[in-house]
Amino acid sequence: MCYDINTIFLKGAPMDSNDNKPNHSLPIQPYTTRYLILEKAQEHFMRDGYKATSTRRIAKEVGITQPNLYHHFANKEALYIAVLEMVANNALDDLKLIPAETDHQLGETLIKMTYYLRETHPYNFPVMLNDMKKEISPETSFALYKIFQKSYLQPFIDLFEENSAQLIENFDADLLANHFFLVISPYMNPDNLSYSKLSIETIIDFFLNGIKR
Amino acid sequence: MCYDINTIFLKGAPMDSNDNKPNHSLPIQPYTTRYLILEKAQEHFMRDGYKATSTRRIAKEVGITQPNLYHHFANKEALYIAVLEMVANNALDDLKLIPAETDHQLGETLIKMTYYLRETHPYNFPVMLNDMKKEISPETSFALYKIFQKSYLQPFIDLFEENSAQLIENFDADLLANHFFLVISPYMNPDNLSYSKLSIETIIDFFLNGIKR
DNA sequence: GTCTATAATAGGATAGAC
DNA sequence: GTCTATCCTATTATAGAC
Repeated sequence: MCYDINTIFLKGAPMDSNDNKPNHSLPIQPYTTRYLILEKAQEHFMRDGYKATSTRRIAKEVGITQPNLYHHFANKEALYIAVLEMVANNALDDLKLIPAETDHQLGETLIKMTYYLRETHPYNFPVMLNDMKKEISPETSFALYKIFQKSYLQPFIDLFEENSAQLIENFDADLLANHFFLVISPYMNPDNLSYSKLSIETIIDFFLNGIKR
Repeated sequence: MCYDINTIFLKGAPMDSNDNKPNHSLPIQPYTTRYLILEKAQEHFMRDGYKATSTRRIAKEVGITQPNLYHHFANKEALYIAVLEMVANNALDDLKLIPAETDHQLGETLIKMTYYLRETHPYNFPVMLNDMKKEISPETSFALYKIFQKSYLQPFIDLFEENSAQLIENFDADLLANHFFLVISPYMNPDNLSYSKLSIETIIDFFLNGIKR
């Protein structure tokens, strides 16, 4: 099972094994046009969603013409996929380090991981999840969701499994991590109506202990 | 404070006080073209969101021409507002009756209200919340959110207040209802990746009691 | 109230020169 | 690798006849 869809969708150089993130499929040289496009596309896609983001706008803000963008990426969808792989890989790299910082303490770790996401990935996750399913071609939709799952959910799955002794019996760590992510998603993005209505500490407390006294 | 924005945005007849829903601002005669447009628009807007829905498609499926739609509604945004008011009013009418059916028992009532929403309002709420904020003009965005809040959140706010004795101390019923709605939102819509991954009973149980044993 | 015709715009994508 | 020019399509919206 291989989720590296670069070879299908992305123009430009393939794997560079001399990269400092050898397991990742997207070695991006900083300050290249390709890199600048990816950065700007990330900003727009992750804030406004797939449909509301235009290639013209990205190109303009990067300082290139819109057709030039098509030299670096086959089409809009390929650019979206590249962005998602990039942010997912960044999330995975950082999230998996956090449990060790807190001795794998469940509550503390969840709070730290959630803060990390809100500070460094303040994306529109509810819309992003919708895009992956509804705006991307079905053939790549599944692969994209797998990438997302591996990067954003796996660290939480691992944490729940490590702390299974404290949790309800017969739980499924996958379902629990998925649920947790859905619960925090609307609170990650500054544009969302719910942002900062509850503190991260409160959200985690509700998640772990419920709202009953 | 008045959130009835029909008079500003909607063409056609104003209030008809001989309606069986006298408090509502939108008396809709069934089987009129206006009604058929609203029904079809609801289906598309609430499943695909504002941007992904086209007036052409709605008109075609209703069996009229696209310009004809502009006889009944001033523009796409006015149609969206009318749809949202309609579904919100329906939700309010039905949701507020449910607590009495279960003697205002907290857990039972939450389960029934959530089942009601998933069965009769299987909408794409995460996208709908995003649309209200990002795709609608700022002037009406706030009013729309107020309508949404009054219809979808108030029944939950009332329920939490009635059951405050069972709940954590110093809680804010508004915040709690808002949080509850965000938690169930991704599970209401059949297209969402999370749909039916957890049963409604489990979601409510997690919400009330947490996931710790 | 519904239609035809059409404007006006914006968006994704390609061809080909340099 | 970047540009200009351009195509094609989809979309919202308007004008005006019936």
